[in-house]
Amino acid sequence: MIKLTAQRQAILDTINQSNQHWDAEVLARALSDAGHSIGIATIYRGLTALEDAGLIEAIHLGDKKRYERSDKSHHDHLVCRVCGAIEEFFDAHIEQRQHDVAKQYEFQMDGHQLLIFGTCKQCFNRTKQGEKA
Amino acid sequence: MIKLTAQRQAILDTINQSNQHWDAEVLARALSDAGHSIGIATIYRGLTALEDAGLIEAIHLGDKKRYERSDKSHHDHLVCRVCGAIEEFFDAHIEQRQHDVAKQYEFQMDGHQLLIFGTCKQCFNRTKQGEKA
DNA sequence: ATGCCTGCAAAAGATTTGCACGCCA
DNA sequence: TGGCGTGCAAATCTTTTGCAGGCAT
Repeated sequence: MIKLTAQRQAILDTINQSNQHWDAEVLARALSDAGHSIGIATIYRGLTALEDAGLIEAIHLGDKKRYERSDKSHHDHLVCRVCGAIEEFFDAHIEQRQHDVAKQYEFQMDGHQLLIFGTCKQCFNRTKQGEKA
Repeated sequence: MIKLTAQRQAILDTINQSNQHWDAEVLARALSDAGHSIGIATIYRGLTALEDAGLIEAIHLGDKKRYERSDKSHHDHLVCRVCGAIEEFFDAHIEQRQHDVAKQYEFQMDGHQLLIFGTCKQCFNRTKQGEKA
């Protein structure tokens, strides 16, 4: 159904060729740097279209929406409050229990989002060094 | 530390006397209806102050921030995509596994947010009726 | 007097929309 | 020719900030 125009292809390629979690702004800059100057509105519309088509995935993180490849298996996210890094994880127990909970509440679950906030290993170590100094 | 002015008291009372998940806009309207016309900026600043003081809790739901009472035990949320209703649940297994995951990734966890999306019982039943008709 | 709180209006950041134009079936 | 996609600018929505008082200590 979706029409993969040059702009949308560029957006999709950029996202697919990385493991990053892109927001519209950063993506626009990256595309521009790569020689594709795409209007920001087109990027927003393209991201929405690609998401609807299931070609990319979105997570709503705090104030902005981020997009990532959809050709990975399902996972959730560890978000570092210090550097903003996002690590991915998957836990079958948690997935299972979510379905159990939904069933218990007679809730037709169709998705979920689990964010674990904290400090990543790198930032934690850096901070410890800072305290020692 | 926090100064509980008349405005902040009104905000806090409104939240404490309900089980709702308030956003700034709705809260402003409710306060206005109750005879407290509080500037929107004051509401935002008050909510932030109350949250920092631990008197209320915040969840970032999609595009806006919602606040709820903090004198309840920890829980996560089931969010109905149809009517927007928010149900609460708690699952010790999920909580435990989150800590396990964090440890495994050497991640200093300091919080989390789990949202389960779908259709609540009421909306599901309503839809089924609609389909039958 | 000093500092924190308020209200208004303006600013900010993210996202959406109106509109005219262009492309391709 | 008609419909969809694009780009620009303007509009929108949520939240923050600057600034001039005000209240309480």
